[in-house]
Formats: sequence, structure tokens, C-alpha cells
Amino acid sequence: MTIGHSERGVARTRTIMQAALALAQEAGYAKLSIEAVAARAGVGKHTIYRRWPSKGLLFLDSLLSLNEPGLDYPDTGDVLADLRRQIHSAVDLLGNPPWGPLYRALVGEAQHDPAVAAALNERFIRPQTDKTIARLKAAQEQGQISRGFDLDLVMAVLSGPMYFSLLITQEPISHDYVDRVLEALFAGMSPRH
Amino acid sequence: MTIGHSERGVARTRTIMQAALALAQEAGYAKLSIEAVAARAGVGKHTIYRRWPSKGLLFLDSLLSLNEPGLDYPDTGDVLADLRRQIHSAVDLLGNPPWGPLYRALVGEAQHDPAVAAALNERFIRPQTDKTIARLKAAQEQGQISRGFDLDLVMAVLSGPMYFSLLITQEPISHDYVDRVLEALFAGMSPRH
DNA sequence: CCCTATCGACACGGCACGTGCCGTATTGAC
DNA sequence: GTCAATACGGCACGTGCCGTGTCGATAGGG
Repeated sequence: MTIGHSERGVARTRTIMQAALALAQEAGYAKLSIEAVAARAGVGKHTIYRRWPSKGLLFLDSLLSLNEPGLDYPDTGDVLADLRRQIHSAVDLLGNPPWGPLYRALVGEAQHDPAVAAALNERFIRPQTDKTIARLKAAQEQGQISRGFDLDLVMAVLSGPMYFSLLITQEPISHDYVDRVLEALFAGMSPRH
Repeated sequence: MTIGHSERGVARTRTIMQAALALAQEAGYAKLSIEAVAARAGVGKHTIYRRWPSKGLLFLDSLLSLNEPGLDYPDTGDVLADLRRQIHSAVDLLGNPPWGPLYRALVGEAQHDPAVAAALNERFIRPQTDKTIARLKAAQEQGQISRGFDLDLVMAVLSGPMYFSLLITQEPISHDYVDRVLEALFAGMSPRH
């Protein structure tokens, strides 16, 4: 998405993304407009349109630029503890300001704009999924996780409940809540085991 | 939301909602405008604004009117089979046209508009949750489900994975996929049991 | 040092918003 | 059956933002 080759160019790009983030935090993504971003950044509208084709993709770039390193996985050897630590981190990031409300808005935008949905998947969800699967695969080979467990489902099963709470019921997600969900998942629902 | 007391009033209300649904299916929710709905319904804009305060809430009413009875639970005595049947129904409804794309748009709108989020919860999610908890509570008392299982989490744990697939990865959700998720949930992830 | 791509500023037509106003049609109270 | 109140369709308005076009200024690479 970023075009700027020259030093001035990348500086402008960064300025625009920062302006977009600032405005989104202050007034909410719903009220974000390209014109307002341009004014805030002290930039012509063309300079924005030259870099991003839509408000949604500008916003996605802006938001991801806030957490470049991504959510990395610890590997202490204890997969359960690692998983718990990682989900706690994810929930802390995605569930609280400044990311929380902005991330919710981004997912909302993805429901209206296929380009945003695709980019969100490729740039954020997929890498996250890959890391998770890699970590669990290692654990599976060490026998810490049932061999029969379908790792392709793991993101949906592990992250789904958190996304449900974030996007649908919109209840705050505490570490305790995460722990209870994990316990439910690992214990299973069936009686006697 | 509906004000119309007189016969003419309720007829207008229905006409407007049908126009909104038709337009949303044809052009997508993103391109839906109050003006277009008014024109399609052969109605003045005031007549819409008198009934609904926002596009989102009009759309929510319209969509819910498509499935008034809601998703009811079977009770055959076998909770696992019932659960499976119910989730299959839910996935068939929420994951396919005409509901599927419209429901995704509604959830997207809920991320931008707190009023829509609240109404979606109260009018659709909450009733669904209550039915699910009631059914599982009965099963729990019959020992078909572990006594320790936290029923307050049940919607997040059971529905979360489907919502993740619907809203985030946007992959189609087959019955087979549902079954694999349920199997993963009931079997748990931990080895040996 | 000049050439060219990029820039900020401004203006434009277009669309949809939400709100008035008007004259008409329907409704409910009496 | 009459009549006042209400709801209605149609129209127009001012506003905000869209995405594009056109300037002259600017700045960085060859």
C-alpha cells in the first residue's frame, strides 16, 4: 500500500497514518473522513488517495502500524502456560484502548468492504494463525496435546469465544474470563473423563 | 421501534422493511441509503425517520422480520444431537443467503453504532443464549453434560468459532466443519481421556 | 542545476444526509 | 357524519463528504 520511496514520502505516509489514528480515537471511526485526515495531517487529499484506495485500507495500515512486531508466542516448553500467556496478551491488546475500539471498527469495516476483509486476514489473522499452529504442532509432537486434535480449527476454537465477546456481546474480557474459557475447552463438556 | 397503530401504518412499516431488504440484497448494505429505500417503497423520507432513528436500526428490524419465529431448540432427550441440529440450523441460516451477507453487514454496523449493538444483543443474541442455556441446564441435570461446565460461557464457546469463521476468515461453514468443531470441543484438547 | 514527480491548496459536480414546508389523505373522537 | 388531529408523499433546502481536476510551488535525483 505504501508508495513513498523518498524520505519525504515515507514521512508523509507516517504523518497521514498518525493523523488517521488520532482522529479515529477522538471521534470514532464512524466519523472519520478523508478530508479530516488530510486537514489534520496538513496534506492534500491527493496525497492520501495516491497511497490508499479507500478509507478502510488506510485505517488498516494505520492500525497495524501501531503494533508492528505483532503478537509473538512464548515457548517455555509448557504449551498450556504459553497458550494462556499468549491469549492474555491478545485480549489485552485487542480488548482495550487504544487498539480495542479501533480494532472493532476495523472488523466492522471488513464486513462492508471485501478488500479490507482480505487484507485483515492476510496481514493480521493469517500470520497469527500460523504462529499458533506452529506452536501447537510442536506441543502435539511432545504429547502435550491430543494427537487427534484438528489444528486447522485451532484459531476458530481458541479465538472464536473471545471474538464473540468482543464483537457480539461486547462484554469486557478479563484474564479470569479467558481462563474459564480455556478451562472449559480443555476439560471438554462431556461428563466423566 | 414500530409506531404505526392503524392498519395503514403497519402496512407502510412492512413495505419499508421489505424495500430495505430488497435493496440490501441487490446492492449490498454498504450502498443502502434512506433515500433509496424511500423511493423504492414509494414513501416520503419522513415516514421512515418517524419510525426508525437510524439506518442501522431500520435494517435490524427488517432483517429480524425475516425470521420472526427465531431459531428454536429441539429436545429429543439427546442433548448432543439436539445441539448439533440447532447449530446446523443456525449455520444454515446465518451463513447462507439471504440472511448470511445481511447478517454480516448487521454485525458490522453494530461495531460502528452502539444502538445497533445493543438492539442486536437484546433482540437476537440474548434470546438465543437463554434458549441454549435452558436446554443445556436440563441436560446437565440429567448428567449428559459435566456438572462443572460453566453454562454462562456456553454461547461464546459454542458460537464463537462459527462467528470467527463467518466474520473474520469468512470461509463457508459446512455441516462437516461444525461437526469437527463440536468434536474438538467435546473431546477437549488435552491428551489421554 | 535543471527536470520531473510530488506536493498543498482550491474548486468542482454529485450524492445522501436530516429537516423544513405544503397540500392531501386517513384516522379516531364525538 | 362531521371535524380536528395526525400521518402522509412530494419537494426543496443547507450541509458534509466524496473522488477528481487543475493550478503553481517545491524539492530531490540525475
